[in-house]
Amino acid sequence: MTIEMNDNPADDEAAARLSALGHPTRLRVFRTLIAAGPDGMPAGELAARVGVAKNNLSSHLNVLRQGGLIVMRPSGRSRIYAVDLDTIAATIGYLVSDCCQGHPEVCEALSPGMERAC
Amino acid sequence: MTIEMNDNPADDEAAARLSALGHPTRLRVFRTLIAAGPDGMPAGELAARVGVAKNNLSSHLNVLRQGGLIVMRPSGRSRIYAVDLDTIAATIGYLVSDCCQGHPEVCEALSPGMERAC
DNA sequence: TCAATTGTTCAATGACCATTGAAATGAATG
DNA sequence: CATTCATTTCAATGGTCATTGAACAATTGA
Repeated sequence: MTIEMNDNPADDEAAARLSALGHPTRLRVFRTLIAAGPDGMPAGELAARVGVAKNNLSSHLNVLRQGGLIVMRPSGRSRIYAVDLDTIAATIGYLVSDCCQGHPEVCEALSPGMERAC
Repeated sequence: MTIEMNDNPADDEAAARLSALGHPTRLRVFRTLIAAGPDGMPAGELAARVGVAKNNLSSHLNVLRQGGLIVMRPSGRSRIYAVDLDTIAATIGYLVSDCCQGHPEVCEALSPGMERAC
């Protein structure tokens, strides 16, 4: 009879990040920033590209930032946002972790998707 | 002056999948199924392991299934759920796609997280 | 200093979501 | 055929989230 853990902090953290990405606007923001690379992009340009109101974008950026998925640095009167690569790597890792202890075929099946991307 | 696309079906689809994973209970369910491998696991055992009411689990399973992240097959009076590997691979791929056209350092930064998992 | 630019915060609204208990389905067993 | 078992569906509840307009900083340049 094993003890039941029905509350795991690591799950909550990873779920919060995935939930942050689980919104059309935020996903577009994130992918736009991924494509922009480490230099990032100011909020205004981001709003124009994604096609969303500035105040609305601002709250979405806060969600992504609180999840640790993006970082911000001020530059003049702009604020430049960029992806945090470590966080997204860790999140993906957590999502599929434990898939290879006993079931290596799972990770093999995942490879094509990754190769297509990178 | 480029045309603004502020509604992309691909984004909506991927966001729906990430949103499905962006809930602590559903994330635990998904990872439990990943660990279970292709054979999957009946709903009852899943409910016991994750520590959630059966009717509640049922609705969460529906969300994951509508996102295409898991599949179900009946077996006797049980219903056995298992992960759909193609979907999760495609979702991860979409998440980080376009990161290497001009910014290969992004994908290089992602690799360690994947290796840790697999 | 005045005004324009760049973003954020706030409050309010409506919409969506998770959870619960009770009832219902559907398959196996006696 | 009635019963048990495994799971789902339903309705109702409270809670959280996205969006909008208006007001508020903070920075730059005339």
